[in-house]
Amino acid sequence: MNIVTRFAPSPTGYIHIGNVRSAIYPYLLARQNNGKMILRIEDTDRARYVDGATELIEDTLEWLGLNWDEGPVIGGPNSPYFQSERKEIYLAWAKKLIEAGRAYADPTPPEQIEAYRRECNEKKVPFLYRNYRPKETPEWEIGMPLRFKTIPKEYDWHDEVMGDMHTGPEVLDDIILIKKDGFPTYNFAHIVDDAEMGVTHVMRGVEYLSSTPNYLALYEALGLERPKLVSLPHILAPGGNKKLGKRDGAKSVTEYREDGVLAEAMLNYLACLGWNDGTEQEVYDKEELIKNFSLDRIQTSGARYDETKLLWLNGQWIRKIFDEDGAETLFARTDGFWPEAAKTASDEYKIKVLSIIYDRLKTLSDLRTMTGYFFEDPEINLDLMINNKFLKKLSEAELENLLKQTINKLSGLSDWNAEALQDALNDLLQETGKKPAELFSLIRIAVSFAPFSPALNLTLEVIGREKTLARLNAVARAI
RNA sequence: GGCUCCGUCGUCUAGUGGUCCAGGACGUCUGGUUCUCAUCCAGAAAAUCGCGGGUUCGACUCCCGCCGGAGUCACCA
Repeated sequence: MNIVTRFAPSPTGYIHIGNVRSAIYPYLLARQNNGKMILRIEDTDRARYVDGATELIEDTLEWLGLNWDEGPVIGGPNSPYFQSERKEIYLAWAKKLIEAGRAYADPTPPEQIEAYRRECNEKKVPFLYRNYRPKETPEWEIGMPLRFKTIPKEYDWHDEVMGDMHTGPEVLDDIILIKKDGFPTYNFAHIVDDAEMGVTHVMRGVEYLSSTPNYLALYEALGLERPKLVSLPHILAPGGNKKLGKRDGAKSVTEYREDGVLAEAMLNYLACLGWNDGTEQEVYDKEELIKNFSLDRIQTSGARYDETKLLWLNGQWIRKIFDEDGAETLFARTDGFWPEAAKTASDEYKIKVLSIIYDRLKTLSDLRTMTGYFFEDPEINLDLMINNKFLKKLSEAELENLLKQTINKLSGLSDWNAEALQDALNDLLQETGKKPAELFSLIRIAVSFAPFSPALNLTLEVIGREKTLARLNAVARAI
């Protein structure tokens, strides 16, 4: 079978992390089987439509590396890919239903339906419109809601994730096919589209599981073959057990991107939230995910979203890229994440900084807060020095003296490189009789005034002879 | 309330009747890597497998009941 999957979002805003997974899995399945993935925009709800949302969605997918084969901009044999532009298609299918006596115009005013519903609620009985089906119905025309005339019965089906399913007739109802405004409902439109577009695997969140019998009834009435149904469990909010949504502060993928999370890490994390291949591997690149993905290893229960692990994975990816692809490759990804002061610095210099600091990064934006002293002289803050746990025992005279000895030693250095610096530092340890904790802390703070820095010799090497000595002198004078 | 789904360390999970007094990862804690922070390495704590019954020589794994959580019952998707 030639596999065709689709991602069919509504353009109601950005895609948050709770949703992306329903794009990732269809993508993986399609790529694994040499199939196709379609992007379809479900914009039948005009009230919720948000301008620019489609572009935002496409942008997010592209960033994650989830390319699709057919869709709005690129087109394809099943064009158009906006549901709002496919009204005649739905109409044609609806007519078939009407002619077969399986759909009818609903003349009941909304207030009346609301009253029925209240009545049922009071009686604690489920509300089913079909129990109030009018005997006489007008001929349907645009401007009236069109309802499906269901035939209540039991349904059995297989969900690729949830397994064998069964429901009784009580879940079937006369669902609305076409709304008063002439647009189809999701319930109707997606069935028609999936069939027209040849979608073989319908992958979506579990929230659609309970309406599946109604879809099954529709496939039947339309004479359509059932696609494979794949229910994806929810991603749960960190705090409670509810599914993660924008109300829980679910961030958009774009926000993570701006915070310096790599697409690789995001894809890796999300793909493995609720899916695993049974091995103990944690870090997967896209190709590995495609290769190892399988529907039957998708989890049946919801998975809680854990940002800490995402960030850990991001650190892993930062190191992986640096170690495997080199400093330049990682550097190419750091654009926009450097501190203001780095603006005038050369790429060469920034790569040097990156090379000694990359293993401390959780996100790329850490660069902004962690590398300032490489690009501008730090503000002298003697408190930081005097209150340091190793330095507070030393008198100011001693500190000044140590600084001067350091300056002497370092200025006499013929080669300014990591090795020579380490030798000089070691000599200094001997000559002063100080512990590394004291001497090194002093120099490190004097040169950076930062809470932490890479190894001292590397830090000094990158900062350079001139600036190192100038900073040490400035501090010695300030004491 | 009806219907449906789900239930293993704090979290993500491995586990398809014996090799599991339950394994890995994140997080936490401890130690090591000449200062710091991080990486890396080593180690520790952490799950009476939701509860109760069965079936079986034997159950996290099969069956039943219960409890808990979630989803859904829109002219939203």
